[in-house]
Amino acid sequence: MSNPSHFGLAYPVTKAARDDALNPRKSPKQLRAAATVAAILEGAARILEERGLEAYNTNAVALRAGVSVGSVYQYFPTKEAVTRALIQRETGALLAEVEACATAASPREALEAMIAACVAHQLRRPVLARLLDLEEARLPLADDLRDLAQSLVSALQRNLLWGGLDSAAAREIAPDLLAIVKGMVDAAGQRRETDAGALGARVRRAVFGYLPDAFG
Amino acid sequence: MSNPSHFGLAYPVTKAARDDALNPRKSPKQLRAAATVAAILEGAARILEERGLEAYNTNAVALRAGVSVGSVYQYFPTKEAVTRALIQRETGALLAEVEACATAASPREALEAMIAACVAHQLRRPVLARLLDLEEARLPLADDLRDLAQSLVSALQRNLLWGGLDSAAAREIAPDLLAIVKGMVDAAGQRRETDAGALGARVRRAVFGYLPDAFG
Amino acid sequence: MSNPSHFGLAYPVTKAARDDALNPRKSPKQLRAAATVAAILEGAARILEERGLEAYNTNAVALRAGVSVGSVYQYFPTKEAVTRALIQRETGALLAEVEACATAASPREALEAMIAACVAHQLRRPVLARLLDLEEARLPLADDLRDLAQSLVSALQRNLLWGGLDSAAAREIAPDLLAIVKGMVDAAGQRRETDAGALGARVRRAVFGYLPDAFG
Amino acid sequence: MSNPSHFGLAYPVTKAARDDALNPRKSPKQLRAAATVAAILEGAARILEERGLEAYNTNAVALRAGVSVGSVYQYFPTKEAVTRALIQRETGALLAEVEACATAASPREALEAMIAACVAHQLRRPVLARLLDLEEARLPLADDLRDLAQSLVSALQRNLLWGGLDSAAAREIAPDLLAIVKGMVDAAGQRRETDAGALGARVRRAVFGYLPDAFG
DNA sequence: CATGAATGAGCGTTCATTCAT
DNA sequence: CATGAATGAACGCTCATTCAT
Repeated sequence: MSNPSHFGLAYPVTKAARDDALNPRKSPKQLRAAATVAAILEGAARILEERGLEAYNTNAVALRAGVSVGSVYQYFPTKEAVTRALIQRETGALLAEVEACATAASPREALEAMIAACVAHQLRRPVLARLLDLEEARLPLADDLRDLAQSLVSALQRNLLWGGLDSAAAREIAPDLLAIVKGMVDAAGQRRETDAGALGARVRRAVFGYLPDAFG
Repeated sequence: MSNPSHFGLAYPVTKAARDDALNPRKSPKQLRAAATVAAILEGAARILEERGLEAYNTNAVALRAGVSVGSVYQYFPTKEAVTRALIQRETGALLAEVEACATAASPREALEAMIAACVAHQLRRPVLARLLDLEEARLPLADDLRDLAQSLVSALQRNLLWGGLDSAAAREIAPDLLAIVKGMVDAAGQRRETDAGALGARVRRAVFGYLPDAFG
Repeated sequence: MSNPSHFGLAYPVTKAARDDALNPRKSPKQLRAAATVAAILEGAARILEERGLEAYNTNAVALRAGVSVGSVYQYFPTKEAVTRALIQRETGALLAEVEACATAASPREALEAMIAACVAHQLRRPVLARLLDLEEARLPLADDLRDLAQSLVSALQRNLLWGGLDSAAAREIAPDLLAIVKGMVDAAGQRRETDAGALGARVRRAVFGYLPDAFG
Repeated sequence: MSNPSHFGLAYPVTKAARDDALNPRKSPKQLRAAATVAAILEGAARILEERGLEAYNTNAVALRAGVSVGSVYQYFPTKEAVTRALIQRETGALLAEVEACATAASPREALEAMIAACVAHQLRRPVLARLLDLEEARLPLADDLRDLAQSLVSALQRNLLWGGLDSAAAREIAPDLLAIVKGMVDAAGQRRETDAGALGARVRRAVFGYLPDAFG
């Protein structure tokens, strides 16, 4: 997998921790740390879902996560870092699904699968997805998030090349596709749509309508 | 024009002020008040553009506007009200332009003009437009903002009916069109695009690609 | 009358105004000024009665009085001055009634009449009387209020002397009597008592119980 | 003692803290929290005594208490809550002393002891006692304060019954006695009296003068 | 490492007072 | 003089962050 960071610590805290990727066998300490990190992120997610951005503060997150504020700052240098890690957890999962679509039988099917993945991702935890999109747009774009967004664009771009578009066209079109999909699914989430099939059909129409007829 | 409220005071302050619509001749007092309100809104806009959401607080806004905090609260009950009034000023202007497009020669030309208006609006003050979109999405949607957004959708919807779509299709498609346009122009603004022609062409492609071939 | 100040301006503003006491024939200007002062004081009284100390601010007072804030500051240098003038208006009226009791047939009857006047005064506008007592206790004791309170004590003291007490005893007892009466009627007002007869009887019992048997 | 709450935390902060009454042995954490609460209340008391109601604000209280504003709000939800807790601390102490008087040899001696306790309490910190009385009268009477005041009245009432008064008379007279005592000692405090013996004698005269001869 | 009490800069808001019209 | 818009010091309160235990 290309981005496993959301399985471990968001930030290297000890030398041992940095070996996570190389040494998947974790000591009890590391396991506990990973569990705490996971609890914090899920606590943050729950606060956002249940009480919104207004109630999203480190004390509330810690309380919801069942840890102390101090522990939050043990694993994350700032509140923003928590938010970024949560975005990474969520978008990372989506990215994995999208990248898995590259194994489809045809470029068109691959693109359809990618759209389905995006729609499904948005409808799984719609409030969380929407608020994280807002936070992502609001945050000073750090490298990690830029990389993540770029990875999604790249996945789309590779698929466009596979479908026959030339490199310049793919580079131009891929970000637009992402913008179209994000715009539509966020708006649908805000309208509390729940029918993934109908939404997916409309997004497919928008995406394939935008692509040159030559695609696929 | 259907929504002239952004030309007057955001909140009725004196009995006389409520006569704005009937009596466009303003007394010196009203002029002064309107000037203060305008200064506050422009101060808010400048803070957002120059220093971002992080620095967007009432004292900074007042300072930038050349008035005192007290004056801000003379015309707006809360900081949020300032933000909402600014969104209304901006979106109201856009709405006026979009509605003016209905006089075009054909449905297709009207829609193209609407897209051009949206693109132009976004590129005029890209940072402000983007941050206000964020705030609009974040704010508890009061009636005024919901109405404004709905007016934009309605303008699109009327155009779709004119273009031959049936009522159910127009109702379904109009919000999607807005989501597509917003998604694309916001993303373009974030990427600091400045070429309105190129962006407009891509948005037109997305919009007309999404519409049924029967349109126009 | 010993303290007519509450009929004119609380503070001398013009030379002409200072002649009020000597020249009761007022010019139209002076009449208007006196009417404004009266309106402000009654506005203050109404705010206190209807909305309490929490809502007692100069803007609210001006609004309730039907004048502008500027006018309030034309006649009173500070908000505190308004409060003091209102206390004077109320306590001055009471003082006049109390002093009028000195003409009773006997010291005992005079004292009973004084008590009745205090009770009636408290029950006339109980909320106002209570809040003004609070403000009087809270305010830095300026000369005017100290004089007013002292006048009440003096009236009591004269009555005690008339009743046969020696000068030292009268000086000691008079303030205590006022404290007893104030304490009882304020507490009764707070309990929303409205029966002047019952309250008067209890206050009489307390006062005459405190006085030496030799009195009267 | 019927109301020991002023010995612990004003507001339950941790589950453990609620066990105070059952488990007087305090953990270091509880000790620290209790010390902070005590420091805040004493800081509030000192500000009131030294600089008056005008300077009584949360930042000043925190500074005087040697803690930060944040700590004030860790233990008290609002400034008013601080005031109420301070009133409880002071009146609670007085209530304890008054209730202890019930063990006197006779009803008359008990009542004399109660009066002595009130006088001593007022003269111990006269400025504080007076300002808290003002605040108590000004505050929207929450349950806690009403209960406290009622407890004082009840203690008096029980003593009146013991002295032979019937239940109706005791119910009527007890609040009056409290009003008389409060009125006299507050006024004495304001006049900066310091002689507890003389003041006590006068209060006793007022109280026993008010009581029916049958008492005791 | 975990805890959670403590910190304090900073924000939204009020309101007594001023002053241009 | 009346008006009421404008002022700005000051307050109550929050919450990201630190640190003693």
